[in-house]
Amino acid sequence: MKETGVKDRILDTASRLFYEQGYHVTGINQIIEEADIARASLYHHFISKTELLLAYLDRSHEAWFRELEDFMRPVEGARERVLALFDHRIMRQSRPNWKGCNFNKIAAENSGDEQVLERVKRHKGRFRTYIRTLVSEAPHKRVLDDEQLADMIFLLLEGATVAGAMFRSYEETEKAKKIVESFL
Amino acid sequence: MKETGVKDRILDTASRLFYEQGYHVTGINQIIEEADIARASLYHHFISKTELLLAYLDRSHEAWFRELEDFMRPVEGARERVLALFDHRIMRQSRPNWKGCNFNKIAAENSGDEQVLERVKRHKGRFRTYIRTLVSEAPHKRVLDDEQLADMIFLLLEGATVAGAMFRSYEETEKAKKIVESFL
DNA sequence: GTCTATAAAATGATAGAC
DNA sequence: GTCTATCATTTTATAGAC
Repeated sequence: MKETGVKDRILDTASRLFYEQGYHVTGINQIIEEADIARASLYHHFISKTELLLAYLDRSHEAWFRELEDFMRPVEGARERVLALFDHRIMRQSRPNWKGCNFNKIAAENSGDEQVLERVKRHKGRFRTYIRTLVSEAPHKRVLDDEQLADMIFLLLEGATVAGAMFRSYEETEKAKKIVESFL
Repeated sequence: MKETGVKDRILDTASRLFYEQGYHVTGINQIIEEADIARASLYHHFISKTELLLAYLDRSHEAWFRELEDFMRPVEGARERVLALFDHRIMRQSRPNWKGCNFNKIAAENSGDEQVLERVKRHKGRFRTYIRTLVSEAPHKRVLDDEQLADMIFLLLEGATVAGAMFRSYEETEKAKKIVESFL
């Protein structure tokens, strides 16, 4: 039962607990217990709990975009690709253990750590750029210009994610998708 | 220097710290120290830290809608009233110590407490109803129906609030306002 | 590199005097 | 109703053996 290495097991366990319970309520004790490793092993691989959090964010960032790109790869047509952004979110939100956006949750809990905030901003910034690229390729009724449409999609997705986590449904994301469809 | 009562001072201090720092990082010790009251006085007025959190949420809920209604009272014209929703947010976000939505922050930090989640849902639900009422009175280009327009405004405001807290600006809310203006 | 043992501080909460 | 003193836990982190 010790297939994975110690460092991976620490990060896997910490990631799960940070996401499901929150960062501050998750103690080092719970992490070492559930990862089944010694206390000093954790501090050998990560110099502090904060460093573990940063590792979690970095890894989530990469996994998130890898998943998005895998989802988008087979989707053809500029219009369909824009709408697929919503389908991607609905797919994520359909998972039984979905609890909201990893980054928004950590950002809401963060009290002043600039390194943490930096990671969150980088993640959201990159996604916003991604949306802009898709929108620039898609034809649409010119009620809004390209930049406005991209901003609108970004804000609708953020709003639907927050509301979805609160009301435990992906209904908001479906509504957001229908709204955007009226513009394409 | 003891103008206000003990109970008020506890709630004032706890509210400020919960909002500025977060709920879980704020300890009982810090609250009693900054409120300048005895430890047992806190537990006389509030049976637990959770109860103090619920009192904070209830009071924020009422203060929030009181402020909104004060802001909206002088605004005339159905179209202007819809747009004033954005001005209200921009006004709030312009405050130097604005750190995001009280309720979203607590919701993101909350791990399973149903009483807490209930308060957040009630707050957001009531605001959504408020938007629907305004939209139903406002004429608009019928690109979207009334309900869709109200949903869109709600989601844009939620998204702009989350993004605004992250990027420390009200730029997102101004963009959201311009987008909605295209429909009125 | 992994372990056990432990430190030092902070956590939420209670008892009992005044 | 407010106070001081104290409780049992839990927190993050380190020392030193193997």
